[in-house]
Amino acid sequence: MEITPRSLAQLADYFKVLSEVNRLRVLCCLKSGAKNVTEIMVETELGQANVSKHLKILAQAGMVDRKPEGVSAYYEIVDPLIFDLCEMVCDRLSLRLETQSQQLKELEVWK
Amino acid sequence: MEITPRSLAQLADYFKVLSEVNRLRVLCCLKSGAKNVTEIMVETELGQANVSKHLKILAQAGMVDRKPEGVSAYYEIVDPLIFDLCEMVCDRLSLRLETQSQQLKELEVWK
DNA sequence: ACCTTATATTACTATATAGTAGTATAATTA
DNA sequence: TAATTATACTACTATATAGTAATATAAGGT
Repeated sequence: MEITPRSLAQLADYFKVLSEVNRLRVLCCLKSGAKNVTEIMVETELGQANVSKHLKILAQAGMVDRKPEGVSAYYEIVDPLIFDLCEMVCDRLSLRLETQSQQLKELEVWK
Repeated sequence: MEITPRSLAQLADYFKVLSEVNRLRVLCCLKSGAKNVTEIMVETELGQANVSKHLKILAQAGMVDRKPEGVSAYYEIVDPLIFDLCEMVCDRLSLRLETQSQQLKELEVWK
């Protein structure tokens, strides 16, 4: 099947959502279960407006779900696939560092 | 293991590289094998400086490898994992659209 | 009704980056 | 060596977005 420009843009958008450290931190902090905005603020040490903004972006991307409860709003991960993705990438990154380290170790130039 | 701010930043950087449509197009165009800058320019219809810049970013991220050959430079995918990542995300995105479509179809409000 | 608490929104600033024109470098050929 | 071709680099503009202060909204409690 041909790759349409549109689907490529959606893919890029998805990755863009994951390309911000504080957004990843918010996701991480939801890994252990649903949390409200205040709890996320405390755990991430981010400002309220900032957390709210990141949550909106995550919700629009379909990564988290919003559940209002009384005066507060609880957010939770929709699909733990996200963490698999992160794990895959981290594995590769660490593998690459390991290889580099090995290559450095084997450099005989200085011996 | 604790997630360090540093490794989170590396993860974010990796996703950021994949968050640009034209960079994804360059990667796609290398899926079938190594290509030089001119070939990539033709296939992606991007300007030379632009292609060169994206290739540099991809190379720095360790996603592609640069092989100079005579007067031209061939680039190739280092690790096809990238395409697995893209496929996983695309699968989820299409699954979500399907679900939404189904929900719309089942809306009895108008019947 | 009023006050407090929790969250969302708006408007703004500062920064990052995609694209491009122009220039530089480096290999190849005449 | 001069001309050509392929690629990289630099400087610039335009746009996007992260963070924040201030404000708005909305639910509960007094």
